[in-house]
Amino acid sequence: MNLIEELRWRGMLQDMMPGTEEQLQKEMTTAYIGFDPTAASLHIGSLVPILLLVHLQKAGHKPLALVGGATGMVGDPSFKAEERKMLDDETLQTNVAGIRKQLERFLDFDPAKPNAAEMVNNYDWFQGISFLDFIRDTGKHITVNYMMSKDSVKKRLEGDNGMSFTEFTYQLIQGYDFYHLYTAKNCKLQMGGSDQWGNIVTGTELIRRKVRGEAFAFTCPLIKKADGTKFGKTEQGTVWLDPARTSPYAFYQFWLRTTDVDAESYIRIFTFMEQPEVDTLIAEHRQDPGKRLLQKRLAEEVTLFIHGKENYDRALEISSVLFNKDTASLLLSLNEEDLLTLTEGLPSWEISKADIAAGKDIVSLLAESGFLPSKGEARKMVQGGGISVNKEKVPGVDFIINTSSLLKDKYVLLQKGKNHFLVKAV
RNA sequence: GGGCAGGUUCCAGAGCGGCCAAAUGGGGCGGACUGUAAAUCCGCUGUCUUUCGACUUCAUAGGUUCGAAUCCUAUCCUGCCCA
Repeated sequence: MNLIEELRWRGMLQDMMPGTEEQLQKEMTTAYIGFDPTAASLHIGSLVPILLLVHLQKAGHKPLALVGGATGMVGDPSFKAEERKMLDDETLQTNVAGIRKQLERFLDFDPAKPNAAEMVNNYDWFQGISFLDFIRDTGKHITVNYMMSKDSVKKRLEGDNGMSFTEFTYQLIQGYDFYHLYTAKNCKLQMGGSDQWGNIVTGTELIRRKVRGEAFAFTCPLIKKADGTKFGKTEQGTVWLDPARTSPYAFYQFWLRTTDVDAESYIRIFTFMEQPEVDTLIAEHRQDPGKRLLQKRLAEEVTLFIHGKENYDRALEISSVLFNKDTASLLLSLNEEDLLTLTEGLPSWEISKADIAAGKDIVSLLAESGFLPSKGEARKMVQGGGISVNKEKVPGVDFIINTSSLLKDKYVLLQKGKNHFLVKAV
């Protein structure tokens, strides 16, 4: 199956420039996607671009991952309501390095292979270009009228916040990237999220006008949840790919909590499962959605891909302990080792054993441990019936934690809704 | 540079001298119901405080007033129109 067909059935194709499919069939094609270095780790939102590159490489083509050291300094205004904060040089460099490291895990960079993946950083070529050079050699080729007609820009022009010249320049900078890679690396294809379409097309236009070259592009639809809310956020915030920022357990849980409607499309997009298997699974799931077959498989596949078998197993184990029917008594029956597993997956906090022995009121504990932001908040939560200790609901604000609350003489499991938190007595 | 309209709590958006920590909607969080789903219903949603209450907020700085998000002055920022 060729790349385009593959992506099409997975629902990963939004727009495509004419001739793209032919180009991909004609020869091994080098293609790139840009990653925004807004943080030192990639997050779930970058997963789709990563997967596009992986699919591309699987289909025998050569992926380039561009980390936007230069574009990160400018900020993409596409469809955003307002200008984002500028990052300073140093953070930017740290972020670029962090992202590079992560990407290396998902793509094959083995230089012996003809279609080995490569990393590029647009800061490398932009740092040598002066402003005057740029506006003469590149700005010359694209009219402002053309740039303003982009939907991504229009939104900002119509909005209340205006758009700075810096941001307006963005599409030209990104367009130049494509031009540069086209001439320097024979890169003929750019991919990206559908919000990037405008920027990408500016690139192909630039290539056409500067060197009469032909370049191609396609985009992938932006992932949305069926209810229209943002994908990839939880109450804890962004779901990161870095296990130090989002534990594999939390990562697994994120996918497990996918709604039925979303799960059907996610399983196609975020896993590498083949079409027949996916079809069967979806059919089974519809028979008995209560079993959550789709969600379980989805969470499994994605966690395996990002964090590996060991972490997946652990996440699964933690989940079963925390979410099984009869967990209160199960919790008591756990051995030391199982509890240790829990500790690794959950956020935790340490308190001295003496303090526990003296009796600790629930409200202070919640606030001091940092599980809840303040005592006021903690009190409200307890009063609203939202807090459990060792899986038993806390009856009131005067509830006291003491030695008898300790599991294996060491742990207290706090819970707010579906979120768990571990207090360790030492 | 000139004119006009604005800057309110996470967002949108009321309020236009005391009844304002500030309507309403959205979002978020929690609860009930379920399948760790959706829909629905209920509660919470500035900080601290057991209640009373205290404190800090309505672009910024001053001022008028017993009392200001609301009036005045200056400053900064944004949008629109004119030059």
